[in-house]
Amino acid sequence: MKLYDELVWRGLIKDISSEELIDKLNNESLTFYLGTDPTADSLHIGHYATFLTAKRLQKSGHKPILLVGAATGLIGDPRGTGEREKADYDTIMSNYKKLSKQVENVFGIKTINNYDWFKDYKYIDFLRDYGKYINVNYMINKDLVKRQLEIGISYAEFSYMLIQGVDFKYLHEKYGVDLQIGGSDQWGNITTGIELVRKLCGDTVYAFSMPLTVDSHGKKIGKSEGNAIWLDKDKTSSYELYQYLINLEDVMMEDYLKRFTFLNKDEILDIIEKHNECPEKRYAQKTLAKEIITDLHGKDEYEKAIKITDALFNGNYNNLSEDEIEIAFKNIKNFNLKSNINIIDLLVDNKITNSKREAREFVLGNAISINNNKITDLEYNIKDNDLLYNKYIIIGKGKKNKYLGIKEKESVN
RNA sequence: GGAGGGAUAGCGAAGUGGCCAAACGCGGCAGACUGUAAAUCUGUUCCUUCGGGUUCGAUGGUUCAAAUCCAUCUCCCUCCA
Repeated sequence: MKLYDELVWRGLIKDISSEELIDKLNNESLTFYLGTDPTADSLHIGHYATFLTAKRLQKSGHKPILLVGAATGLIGDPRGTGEREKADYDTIMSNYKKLSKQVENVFGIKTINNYDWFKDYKYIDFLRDYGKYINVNYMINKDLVKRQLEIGISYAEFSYMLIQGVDFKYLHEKYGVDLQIGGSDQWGNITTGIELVRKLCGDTVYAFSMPLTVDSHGKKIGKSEGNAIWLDKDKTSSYELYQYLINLEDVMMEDYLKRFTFLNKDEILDIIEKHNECPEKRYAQKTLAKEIITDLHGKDEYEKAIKITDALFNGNYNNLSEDEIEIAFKNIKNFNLKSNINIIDLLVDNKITNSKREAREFVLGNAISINNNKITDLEYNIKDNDLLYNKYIIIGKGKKNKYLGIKEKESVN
Protein backbone atom coordinates (compact mmCIF):
# COMPACT_ATOMS: atom_id res chain seq x y z
CA MET A 1 0.00 0.00 0.00
CA LYS A 2 1.30 3.44 -0.89
CA LEU A 3 1.86 5.81 2.02
CA TYR A 4 -1.08 8.05 1.31
CA ASP A 5 -3.50 5.16 0.89
CA GLU A 6 -2.23 3.72 4.11
CA LEU A 7 -2.79 6.99 5.95
CA VAL A 8 -6.33 7.12 4.62
CA TRP A 9 -6.92 3.51 5.54
CA ARG A 10 -5.70 4.17 9.06
CA GLY A 11 -8.12 7.06 9.37
CA LEU A 12 -5.35 9.60 9.68
CA ILE A 13 -6.39 12.06 6.99
CA LYS A 14 -9.00 14.69 7.69
CA ASP A 15 -8.09 17.65 5.51
CA ILE A 16 -5.50 17.88 2.80
CA SER A 17 -4.25 21.16 1.38
CA SER A 18 -4.15 20.02 -2.23
CA GLU A 19 -4.27 16.86 -4.29
CA GLU A 20 -0.69 17.37 -5.40
CA LEU A 21 0.43 16.35 -1.95
CA ILE A 22 -0.68 12.76 -2.54
CA ASP A 23 1.90 12.20 -5.21
CA LYS A 24 4.60 13.95 -3.21
CA LEU A 25 3.88 11.83 -0.16
CA ASN A 26 4.05 8.67 -2.20
CA ASN A 27 7.04 9.41 -4.35
CA GLU A 28 9.20 12.17 -2.91
CA SER A 29 11.09 12.87 0.25
CA LEU A 30 9.68 15.88 2.02
CA THR A 31 10.93 17.68 5.09
CA PHE A 32 7.89 18.14 7.28
CA TYR A 33 7.12 19.58 10.66
CA LEU A 34 4.83 18.86 13.52
CA GLY A 35 4.33 21.25 16.40
CA THR A 36 3.01 21.16 19.90
CA ASP A 37 2.79 23.81 22.62
CA PRO A 38 4.18 23.26 26.12
CA THR A 39 0.85 23.73 27.87
CA ALA A 40 1.64 20.73 30.08
CA ASP A 41 4.82 18.96 31.10
CA SER A 42 4.01 15.82 29.16
CA LEU A 43 2.24 14.72 26.01
CA HIS A 44 -0.93 12.74 26.56
CA ILE A 45 -2.50 9.87 24.70
CA GLY A 46 -4.38 12.28 22.45
CA HIS A 47 -1.07 13.47 21.01
CA TYR A 48 0.13 9.97 20.41
CA ALA A 49 -1.64 9.24 17.14
CA THR A 50 -0.35 12.52 15.75
CA PHE A 51 3.23 11.82 16.70
CA LEU A 52 2.98 8.28 15.43
CA THR A 53 1.90 9.65 12.08
CA ALA A 54 5.13 11.59 11.98
CA LYS A 55 6.97 8.34 12.59
CA ARG A 56 5.07 6.71 9.74
CA LEU A 57 6.13 9.48 7.38
CA GLN A 58 9.67 9.17 8.64
CA LYS A 59 9.66 5.46 7.89
CA SER A 60 8.58 6.22 4.35
CA GLY A 61 11.56 8.46 3.80
CA HIS A 62 10.30 11.87 4.85
CA LYS A 63 12.27 13.98 7.27
CA PRO A 64 10.60 15.19 10.45
CA ILE A 65 11.25 18.41 12.31
CA LEU A 66 9.63 18.66 15.69
CA LEU A 67 8.68 21.99 17.10
CA VAL A 68 7.90 22.51 20.76
CA GLY A 69 6.61 26.04 20.72
CA ALA A 70 7.23 28.09 23.81
CA ALA A 71 6.34 31.26 21.90
CA THR A 72 2.96 29.93 20.86
CA GLY A 73 2.53 28.36 24.29
CA LEU A 74 2.91 31.77 25.89
CA ILE A 75 0.09 33.13 23.74
CA GLY A 76 -2.32 30.20 23.79
CA ASP A 77 -4.40 29.02 20.87
CA PRO A 78 -8.13 29.64 20.69
CA ARG A 79 -10.08 26.59 21.70
CA GLY A 80 -13.45 27.92 20.66
CA THR A 81 -14.70 27.54 24.20
CA GLY A 82 -13.34 30.68 25.76
CA GLU A 83 -10.20 32.53 26.55
CA ARG A 84 -7.40 30.63 28.23
CA GLU A 85 -5.88 31.88 31.43
CA LYS A 86 -2.74 33.83 30.77
CA ALA A 87 0.01 31.25 30.89
CA ASP A 88 2.67 31.68 33.50
CA TYR A 89 6.03 32.39 31.89
CA ASP A 90 8.12 30.15 34.13
CA THR A 91 5.65 27.29 33.84
CA ILE A 92 5.74 27.41 30.07
CA MET A 93 9.53 27.45 30.04
CA SER A 94 9.76 24.57 32.46
CA ASN A 95 7.13 22.61 30.51
CA TYR A 96 9.09 23.35 27.40
CA LYS A 97 12.18 21.70 28.79
CA LYS A 98 10.36 18.57 29.92
CA LEU A 99 8.29 18.27 26.81
CA SER A 100 11.11 18.72 24.37
CA LYS A 101 13.07 16.08 26.23
CA GLN A 102 10.13 13.73 26.08
CA VAL A 103 9.55 14.31 22.40
CA GLU A 104 13.23 13.78 21.73
CA ASN A 105 13.04 10.49 23.58
CA VAL A 106 10.03 9.34 21.62
CA PHE A 107 11.70 10.18 18.32
CA GLY A 108 15.37 10.21 18.96
CA ILE A 109 15.74 13.57 17.26
CA LYS A 110 16.13 17.07 18.59
CA THR A 111 13.24 19.48 18.83
CA ILE A 112 13.31 23.15 17.97
CA ASN A 113 11.65 26.05 19.72
CA ASN A 114 9.86 28.91 18.04
CA TYR A 115 10.67 31.18 20.96
CA ASP A 116 14.21 31.28 19.59
CA TRP A 117 13.17 33.16 16.50
CA PHE A 118 10.37 35.17 18.06
CA LYS A 119 11.88 36.49 21.23
CA ASP A 120 13.79 39.30 19.57
CA TYR A 121 11.27 40.12 16.92
CA LYS A 122 10.20 43.75 17.03
CA TYR A 123 6.49 44.37 17.18
CA ILE A 124 6.49 46.95 14.39
CA ASP A 125 8.58 44.72 12.19
CA PHE A 126 6.27 41.82 12.86
CA LEU A 127 3.22 43.80 11.85
CA ARG A 128 4.90 45.10 8.71
CA ASP A 129 6.53 41.84 7.71
CA TYR A 130 3.59 39.55 8.36
CA GLY A 131 0.56 41.39 9.71
CA LYS A 132 0.33 43.28 6.47
CA TYR A 133 -0.18 40.11 4.48
CA ILE A 134 -2.99 38.44 6.34
CA ASN A 135 -6.46 39.91 6.13
CA VAL A 136 -8.55 40.08 9.26
CA ASN A 137 -11.58 38.78 7.38
CA TYR A 138 -9.55 35.73 6.55
CA MET A 139 -8.62 35.25 10.19
CA ILE A 140 -12.13 35.83 11.46
CA ASN A 141 -13.47 33.10 9.25
CA LYS A 142 -11.32 30.41 10.77
CA ASP A 143 -13.61 28.01 12.54
CA LEU A 144 -12.26 28.25 16.07
CA VAL A 145 -11.94 32.03 15.89
CA LYS A 146 -15.45 32.37 14.56
CA ARG A 147 -16.80 30.27 17.40
CA GLN A 148 -14.84 32.14 20.01
CA LEU A 149 -15.82 35.54 18.65
CA GLU A 150 -19.29 34.94 20.02
CA ILE A 151 -18.01 34.52 23.53
CA GLY A 152 -15.01 36.79 23.36
CA ILE A 153 -11.46 36.39 22.17
CA SER A 154 -8.45 38.44 23.09
CA TYR A 155 -6.13 40.04 20.61
CA ALA A 156 -3.42 37.66 21.80
CA GLU A 157 -5.29 34.47 21.01
CA PHE A 158 -6.58 35.99 17.82
CA SER A 159 -2.97 36.55 16.77
CA TYR A 160 -2.00 32.98 17.49
CA MET A 161 -2.49 31.72 13.96
CA LEU A 162 -0.19 34.42 12.66
CA ILE A 163 2.61 33.21 14.87
CA GLN A 164 2.12 29.63 13.84
CA GLY A 165 1.95 30.81 10.25
CA VAL A 166 5.28 32.54 10.61
CA ASP A 167 6.72 29.33 12.04
CA PHE A 168 5.86 27.53 8.86
CA LYS A 169 7.43 30.25 6.74
CA TYR A 170 10.55 30.33 8.89
CA LEU A 171 10.98 26.57 8.74
CA HIS A 172 10.32 26.55 5.03
CA GLU A 173 13.08 29.07 4.41
CA LYS A 174 15.56 27.80 6.92
CA TYR A 175 15.12 24.03 6.69
CA GLY A 176 13.23 23.55 3.44
CA VAL A 177 10.09 22.38 5.20
CA ASP A 178 7.35 21.82 2.65
CA LEU A 179 4.77 20.01 4.70
CA GLN A 180 3.07 20.54 8.03
CA ILE A 181 0.93 17.97 9.76
CA GLY A 182 -1.23 18.43 12.82
CA GLY A 183 -4.49 17.65 14.54
CA SER A 184 -7.63 18.86 12.82
CA ASP A 185 -8.07 21.59 15.41
CA GLN A 186 -4.87 23.11 14.03
CA TRP A 187 -6.14 23.35 10.49
CA GLY A 188 -6.89 27.07 10.59
CA ASN A 189 -3.40 27.86 11.84
CA ILE A 190 -1.79 25.52 9.37
CA THR A 191 -3.52 27.00 6.35
CA THR A 192 -2.55 30.49 7.48
CA GLY A 193 1.03 29.31 7.24
CA ILE A 194 0.49 27.99 3.74
CA GLU A 195 -0.97 31.36 2.79
CA LEU A 196 1.97 33.27 4.25
CA VAL A 197 4.52 31.14 2.46
CA ARG A 198 2.68 31.56 -0.83
CA LYS A 199 2.50 35.33 -0.43
CA LEU A 200 5.95 35.97 0.95
CA CYS A 201 8.06 33.32 -0.72
CA GLY A 202 5.95 32.55 -3.75
CA ASP A 203 6.23 28.85 -2.92
CA THR A 204 3.57 26.20 -2.58
CA VAL A 205 3.76 24.24 0.63
CA TYR A 206 1.46 21.50 1.80
CA ALA A 207 -0.35 20.20 4.81
CA PHE A 208 -2.72 17.59 6.01
CA SER A 209 -4.61 17.28 9.25
CA MET A 210 -5.56 14.26 11.27
CA PRO A 211 -8.92 13.70 12.91
CA LEU A 212 -8.95 13.77 16.69
CA THR A 213 -9.12 10.32 18.20
CA VAL A 214 -12.52 9.83 19.74
CA ASP A 215 -14.57 7.14 21.42
CA SER A 216 -17.86 5.75 20.17
CA HIS A 217 -19.68 8.82 21.48
CA GLY A 218 -17.46 11.19 19.57
CA LYS A 219 -15.67 12.32 22.68
CA LYS A 220 -11.96 12.93 22.71
CA ILE A 221 -10.19 9.98 24.28
CA GLY A 222 -7.60 10.15 27.00
CA LYS A 223 -9.33 10.66 30.31
CA SER A 224 -9.55 8.16 33.10
CA GLU A 225 -11.07 9.01 36.45
CA GLY A 226 -11.00 12.59 35.30
CA ASN A 227 -7.23 12.45 34.84
CA ALA A 228 -5.42 12.67 31.56
CA ILE A 229 -3.52 9.65 30.31
CA TRP A 230 0.02 10.95 30.02
CA LEU A 231 2.77 9.46 27.96
CA ASP A 232 5.30 10.14 30.70
CA LYS A 233 5.51 6.97 32.75
CA ASP A 234 6.19 8.96 35.90
CA LYS A 235 2.86 10.69 35.50
CA THR A 236 0.86 7.72 34.23
CA SER A 237 2.51 4.44 35.08
CA SER A 238 2.72 1.59 32.63
CA TYR A 239 0.24 -0.24 34.80
CA GLU A 240 -2.24 2.62 34.67
CA LEU A 241 -1.77 2.95 30.94
CA TYR A 242 -2.34 -0.77 30.56
CA GLN A 243 -5.51 -0.53 32.61
CA TYR A 244 -6.74 2.34 30.51
CA LEU A 245 -6.10 0.51 27.26
CA ILE A 246 -7.47 -2.84 28.37
CA ASN A 247 -10.75 -1.15 29.28
CA LEU A 248 -11.33 0.55 25.94
CA GLU A 249 -14.54 -0.36 24.20
CA ASP A 250 -14.68 -3.18 21.69
CA VAL A 251 -16.26 -1.22 18.88
CA MET A 252 -13.32 1.15 18.65
CA MET A 253 -10.64 -1.51 18.53
CA GLU A 254 -10.17 -1.62 14.79
CA ASP A 255 -9.87 2.17 14.66
CA TYR A 256 -7.41 2.30 17.49
CA LEU A 257 -5.25 -0.51 16.21
CA LYS A 258 -4.98 1.29 12.89
CA ARG A 259 -4.03 4.56 14.47
CA PHE A 260 -1.92 3.53 17.40
CA THR A 261 0.13 0.67 16.04
CA PHE A 262 2.39 -0.16 13.14
CA LEU A 263 0.62 -3.45 12.56
CA ASN A 264 -0.36 -3.91 8.94
CA LYS A 265 -3.78 -4.43 7.44
CA ASP A 266 -3.73 -8.22 7.48
CA GLU A 267 -2.50 -8.35 11.03
CA ILE A 268 -5.16 -5.98 12.24
CA LEU A 269 -7.99 -7.76 10.44
CA ASP A 270 -6.71 -10.98 11.90
CA ILE A 271 -6.71 -9.53 15.41
CA ILE A 272 -10.24 -8.23 15.03
CA GLU A 273 -11.44 -11.58 13.77
CA LYS A 274 -9.80 -13.36 16.65
CA HIS A 275 -11.21 -10.81 19.06
CA ASN A 276 -14.74 -11.24 17.80
CA GLU A 277 -14.65 -14.97 18.31
CA CYS A 278 -14.25 -14.46 22.00
CA PRO A 279 -14.60 -10.78 22.87
CA GLU A 280 -14.45 -11.30 26.63
CA LYS A 281 -10.82 -12.30 26.28
CA ARG A 282 -10.01 -8.78 25.03
CA TYR A 283 -7.51 -9.98 22.57
CA ALA A 284 -7.66 -6.69 20.65
CA GLN A 285 -7.24 -4.56 23.77
CA LYS A 286 -4.33 -6.66 24.91
CA THR A 287 -2.60 -6.39 21.58
CA LEU A 288 -3.16 -2.67 21.53
CA ALA A 289 -1.74 -2.31 25.03
CA LYS A 290 1.28 -4.37 24.13
CA GLU A 291 2.05 -2.33 21.04
CA ILE A 292 1.60 1.05 22.69
CA ILE A 293 3.35 0.38 25.97
CA THR A 294 6.26 -1.36 24.30
CA ASP A 295 6.66 1.54 21.92
CA LEU A 296 6.44 4.19 24.61
CA HIS A 297 7.94 2.66 27.73
CA GLY A 298 9.74 -0.41 26.47
CA LYS A 299 9.32 -4.13 26.81
CA ASP A 300 10.21 -4.32 30.50
CA GLU A 301 7.58 -1.82 31.46
CA TYR A 302 5.01 -3.69 29.44
CA GLU A 303 5.83 -6.93 31.18
CA LYS A 304 5.67 -5.23 34.51
CA ALA A 305 2.22 -3.89 33.71
CA ILE A 306 1.06 -7.37 32.75
CA LYS A 307 2.45 -8.84 35.90
CA ILE A 308 0.79 -6.30 38.14
CA THR A 309 -2.51 -6.67 36.34
CA ASP A 310 -2.30 -10.39 36.58
CA ALA A 311 -1.67 -10.22 40.29
CA LEU A 312 -4.43 -7.75 40.99
CA PHE A 313 -7.18 -8.98 38.71
CA ASN A 314 -6.61 -12.61 38.00
CA GLY A 315 -4.64 -13.92 40.89
CA ASN A 316 -5.60 -14.16 44.48
CA TYR A 317 -3.19 -11.71 45.94
CA ASN A 318 -3.64 -13.09 49.40
CA ASN A 319 -1.32 -15.77 48.12
CA LEU A 320 1.24 -13.40 46.69
CA SER A 321 4.67 -13.53 48.14
CA GLU A 322 6.11 -10.53 49.87
CA ASP A 323 8.36 -9.83 46.93
CA GLU A 324 5.51 -10.10 44.51
CA ILE A 325 3.51 -7.57 46.43
CA GLU A 326 6.40 -5.14 46.37
CA ILE A 327 6.82 -5.57 42.64
CA ALA A 328 3.15 -5.45 41.88
CA PHE A 329 2.63 -2.22 43.77
CA LYS A 330 5.86 -0.51 43.00
CA ASN A 331 4.19 1.62 40.40
CA ILE A 332 0.84 2.19 41.99
CA LYS A 333 -0.40 4.24 44.82
CA ASN A 334 1.30 3.49 48.12
CA PHE A 335 0.63 5.04 51.47
CA ASN A 336 1.78 4.64 55.02
CA LEU A 337 -0.59 2.75 57.20
CA LYS A 338 -1.20 3.80 60.75
CA SER A 339 -2.07 0.92 62.99
CA ASN A 340 -5.59 0.49 64.23
CA ILE A 341 -6.94 3.27 62.05
CA ASN A 342 -10.64 3.56 61.28
CA ILE A 343 -11.57 2.69 57.71
CA ILE A 344 -13.11 6.12 56.98
CA ASP A 345 -10.07 7.96 58.28
CA LEU A 346 -7.81 5.71 56.31
CA LEU A 347 -9.67 6.45 53.09
CA VAL A 348 -9.66 10.20 53.66
CA ASP A 349 -6.14 10.52 55.07
CA ASN A 350 -4.65 8.76 52.10
CA LYS A 351 -6.76 10.60 49.54
CA ILE A 352 -8.44 7.45 48.37
CA THR A 353 -11.65 9.41 48.74
CA ASN A 354 -12.13 13.15 48.66
CA SER A 355 -14.12 13.58 51.85
CA LYS A 356 -15.54 11.68 54.75
CA ARG A 357 -18.97 11.96 53.24
CA GLU A 358 -17.70 10.25 50.11
CA ALA A 359 -15.82 7.66 52.12
CA ARG A 360 -19.00 6.70 53.92
CA GLU A 361 -20.87 6.55 50.67
CA PHE A 362 -18.33 4.13 49.23
CA VAL A 363 -18.27 1.93 52.28
CA LEU A 364 -22.04 1.75 52.48
CA GLY A 365 -22.23 1.30 48.73
CA ASN A 366 -20.19 -1.86 48.83
CA ALA A 367 -17.29 -0.30 46.99
CA ILE A 368 -14.46 -0.70 49.47
CA SER A 369 -12.52 -3.86 50.11
CA ILE A 370 -9.56 -4.83 52.20
CA ASN A 371 -7.48 -7.64 50.75
CA ASN A 372 -10.43 -8.52 48.55
CA ASN A 373 -12.96 -8.66 51.39
CA LYS A 374 -15.77 -6.14 51.21
CA ILE A 375 -15.97 -3.73 54.09
CA THR A 376 -19.41 -2.36 54.81
CA ASP A 377 -19.01 -1.35 58.43
CA LEU A 378 -18.32 2.34 58.94
CA GLU A 379 -16.78 1.61 62.32
CA TYR A 380 -14.31 -0.91 60.99
CA ASN A 381 -10.81 -0.49 62.33
CA ILE A 382 -7.79 -2.00 60.65
CA LYS A 383 -6.57 -4.87 62.72
CA ASP A 384 -3.19 -6.49 62.77
CA ASN A 385 -4.53 -9.70 61.33
CA ASP A 386 -5.72 -7.76 58.28
CA LEU A 387 -2.10 -7.27 57.42
CA LEU A 388 -0.38 -9.44 54.86
CA TYR A 389 3.09 -10.31 56.09
CA ASN A 390 2.40 -8.02 59.05
CA LYS A 391 3.03 -5.13 56.74
CA TYR A 392 0.72 -4.72 53.81
CA ILE A 393 -2.88 -4.00 53.25
CA ILE A 394 -4.50 -3.82 49.87
CA ILE A 395 -7.42 -1.47 49.60
CA GLY A 396 -9.79 -1.78 46.67
CA LYS A 397 -12.06 1.07 45.66
CA GLY A 398 -14.61 0.05 43.09
CA LYS A 399 -13.66 -2.69 40.73
CA LYS A 400 -10.55 -1.20 39.31
CA ASN A 401 -8.75 0.93 41.84
CA LYS A 402 -6.21 -0.64 44.14
CA TYR A 403 -4.03 0.93 46.77
CA LEU A 404 -1.33 -0.50 48.91
CA GLY A 405 -0.91 0.46 52.52
CA ILE A 406 2.42 -0.25 54.15
CA LYS A 407 2.54 -0.29 57.90
CA GLU A 408 4.64 2.45 59.38
CA LYS A 409 7.90 1.20 60.73
CA GLU A 410 7.98 0.66 64.45
CA SER A 411 10.07 3.45 65.83
CA VAL A 412 13.50 1.95 66.22
CA ASN A 413 14.79 3.76 69.30
C1' G B 1 -17.52 57.55 24.92
C1' G B 2 -23.18 56.07 24.82
C1' A B 3 -27.35 52.33 25.27
C1' G B 4 -28.70 47.55 26.54
C1' G B 5 -27.70 42.38 28.15
C1' G B 6 -24.79 39.01 31.06
C1' A B 7 -21.29 36.46 35.00
C1' U B 8 -24.86 30.58 39.18
C1' A B 9 -21.40 24.13 41.42
C1' G B 10 -16.43 20.39 36.46
C1' C B 11 -19.52 22.14 31.98
C1' G B 12 -24.36 23.81 29.97
C1' A B 13 -28.48 26.02 32.18
C1' A B 14 -32.98 27.33 35.68
C1' G B 15 -33.82 30.34 39.82
C1' U B 16 -34.91 37.23 40.27
C1' G B 17 -36.34 38.63 48.56
C1' G B 18 -37.77 33.43 52.87
C1' C B 19 -40.27 26.78 50.58
C1' C B 20 -32.40 27.53 47.81
C1' A B 21 -26.98 23.74 49.33
C1' A B 22 -29.68 25.96 44.63
C1' A B 23 -34.43 22.51 39.40
C1' C B 24 -32.85 20.03 34.95
C1' G B 25 -29.22 18.05 31.37
C1' C B 26 -24.19 16.53 30.47
C1' G B 27 -19.86 14.95 32.72
C1' G B 28 -17.64 12.39 37.23
C1' C B 29 -17.87 8.51 40.93
C1' A B 30 -20.06 4.03 43.02
C1' G B 31 -23.62 -0.21 42.84
C1' A B 32 -26.41 -4.08 39.83
C1' C B 33 -25.96 -6.88 35.19
C1' U B 34 -21.45 -8.35 32.36
C1' G B 35 -16.10 -9.48 30.02
C1' U B 36 -11.93 -4.95 34.46
C1' A B 37 -16.31 -3.88 27.64
C1' A B 38 -20.70 -1.39 25.52
C1' A B 39 -25.80 -0.57 26.43
C1' U B 40 -29.24 -0.36 30.42
C1' C B 41 -31.03 0.38 35.40
C1' U B 42 -30.06 2.41 40.57
C1' G B 43 -27.65 5.64 43.86
C1' U B 44 -24.49 9.74 44.45
C1' U B 45 -21.95 14.34 43.07
C1' C B 46 -19.40 21.67 48.61
C1' C B 47 -17.72 20.38 53.77
C1' U B 48 -19.45 18.35 58.45
C1' U B 49 -18.18 16.21 64.91
C1' C B 50 -25.06 15.46 61.10
C1' G B 51 -26.12 20.32 65.55
C1' G B 52 -24.49 22.88 61.58
C1' G B 53 -20.76 25.44 58.51
C1' U B 54 -19.22 27.80 53.93
C1' U B 55 -21.12 28.79 48.47
C1' C B 56 -24.20 31.72 43.21
C1' G B 57 -17.80 37.34 39.41
C1' A B 58 -15.46 40.87 43.71
C1' U B 59 -16.21 44.29 47.67
C1' G B 60 -19.44 47.02 50.62
C1' G B 61 -24.64 48.07 51.96
C1' U B 62 -30.33 47.56 52.72
C1' U B 63 -33.33 43.72 55.33
C1' C B 64 -35.53 39.72 60.73
C1' A B 65 -34.01 37.18 55.99
C1' A B 66 -30.13 38.14 49.72
C1' A B 67 -28.01 33.91 44.28
C1' U B 68 -32.24 37.28 44.15
C1' C B 69 -32.65 44.51 46.08
C1' C B 70 -28.90 48.90 46.15
C1' A B 71 -23.75 50.98 45.37
C1' U B 72 -18.91 50.52 43.57
C1' C B 73 -15.48 47.58 40.94
C1' U B 74 -13.72 43.55 37.45
C1' C B 75 -14.63 40.71 33.18
C1' C B 76 -17.72 39.25 28.86
C1' C B 77 -21.56 39.92 24.82
C1' U B 78 -24.72 43.02 21.37
C1' C B 79 -25.79 47.63 19.13
C1' C B 80 -24.54 52.94 18.43
C1' A B 81 -20.33 56.54 18.09
